[in-house]
Amino acid sequence: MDAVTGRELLDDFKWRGLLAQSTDEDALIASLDAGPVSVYIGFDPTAPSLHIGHLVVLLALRRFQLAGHRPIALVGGATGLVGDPSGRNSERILNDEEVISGWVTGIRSQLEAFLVFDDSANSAVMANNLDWTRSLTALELLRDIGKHFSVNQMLNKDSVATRLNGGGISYTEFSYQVLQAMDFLELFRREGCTLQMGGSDQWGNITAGLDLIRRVEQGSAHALTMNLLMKSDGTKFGKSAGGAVWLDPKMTSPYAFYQYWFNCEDADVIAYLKFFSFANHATIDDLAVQVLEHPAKRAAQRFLAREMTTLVHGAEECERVELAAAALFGLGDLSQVAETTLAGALLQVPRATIARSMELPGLIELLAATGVVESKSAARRTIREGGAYLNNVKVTDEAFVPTRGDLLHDRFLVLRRGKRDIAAIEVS
RNA sequence: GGCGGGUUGCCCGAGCGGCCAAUGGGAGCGGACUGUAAAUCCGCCGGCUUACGCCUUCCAAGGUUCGAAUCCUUGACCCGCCA
Repeated sequence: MDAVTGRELLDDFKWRGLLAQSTDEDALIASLDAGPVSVYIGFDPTAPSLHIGHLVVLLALRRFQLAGHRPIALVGGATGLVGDPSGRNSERILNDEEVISGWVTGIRSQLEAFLVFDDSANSAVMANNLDWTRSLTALELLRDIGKHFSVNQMLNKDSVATRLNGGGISYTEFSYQVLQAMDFLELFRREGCTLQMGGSDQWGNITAGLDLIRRVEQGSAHALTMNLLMKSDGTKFGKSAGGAVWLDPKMTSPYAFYQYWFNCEDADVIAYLKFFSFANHATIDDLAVQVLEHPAKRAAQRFLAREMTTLVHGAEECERVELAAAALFGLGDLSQVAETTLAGALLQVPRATIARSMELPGLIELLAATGVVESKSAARRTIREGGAYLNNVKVTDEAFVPTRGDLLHDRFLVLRRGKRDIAAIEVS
């Protein structure tokens, strides 16, 4: 582990396509080789959970820890209240303080799962920038910090410049870079942190911190940014039909999470593996060959889905989800699937329950009840288009009503919309 | 502060007072072809007890009219020019 040199670490980042920009590379490598570097990345609470878009930089923190460095995960309890203008062309809507502090708690525990906290020299550290901004007065901010910032430079930052040419920017968001620069300075002082990483849109905010450290402490620190992942067709990564793919199992089920990765296109899967996987170069190169030679086997997709699901949800959950997929997609005839297997599989997909005492409703009702379609109109449409299945058998009659005889093991109905959207009805 | 322009469905964007649930593009969804892939072709794309029927939509609230996304008034927000 300690055998990983700064050069090797950066070369790996380059090979993976992660490295976007860094401050002087030789100096950065020299500092990495001089001993464990304390490196930080900030995560603002903009939602109740992190999503897979956050994973790239979060895993970078983990890569640094594996290489012997000391990761600091910072939750933006303060910056989240203000709103980062980077990468946005319109002002954010401010959320209530209580809401944000709830998000901070959730995100904090998510971050902890990816890093190692122990007694070692490179144990991870959690920080919250609210700790050093809460008691800061406006006058202190203006006199002690603000004096070191040139508005001319602030206006030149990409995040601000684009907004000045477009939808405008509030003083609140304009000040964001000051807060983030303060964070870097604060961590430099408290934790000896000399490296900040982030997505490529964070370059301006990070360098603002470098300047501040130089001016106030005459210190030197480094910046490293990572590429934002794009799909091969140029669309944004990480969105599925239901919106973002979340790490919180209550927001994106482990089953859906696995399926997201598993369904990734051939043209993207190797880039994803490089971005997200901890597999070594030889393994990934080998998977690339397999995609070319036996694309239908989806070896790379399966590898990726398995690694990501295990990482985020654990090995046991991953296995359950894989068994579910095998049961639901494997055999044409669902009645051949054993009851316990089927019951376990259906636990993973969206489902609705109806009382045994009730008459079975029509297929339209059932589809809508599980949420695989948004409305009864949509359910009708799906049936009309030939995209509705009951127990893997296509149903084309809009008025179709299942009977008791359709129940698998006397309790389940497996509904499907299109090729891969599966849901379940349980009679109990 | 003054003058002018704007606010349309997930996004961009058209829209003559009736023929507007609203052109077009993108995204999304279904089908065919495949491999739970891509590309391509076809179809769908507000809701409802599927109804050439009804209901809720075109920033908000009022108004004019037999009838308004389209006209008027007020308000909110955005953009531009001038001070």
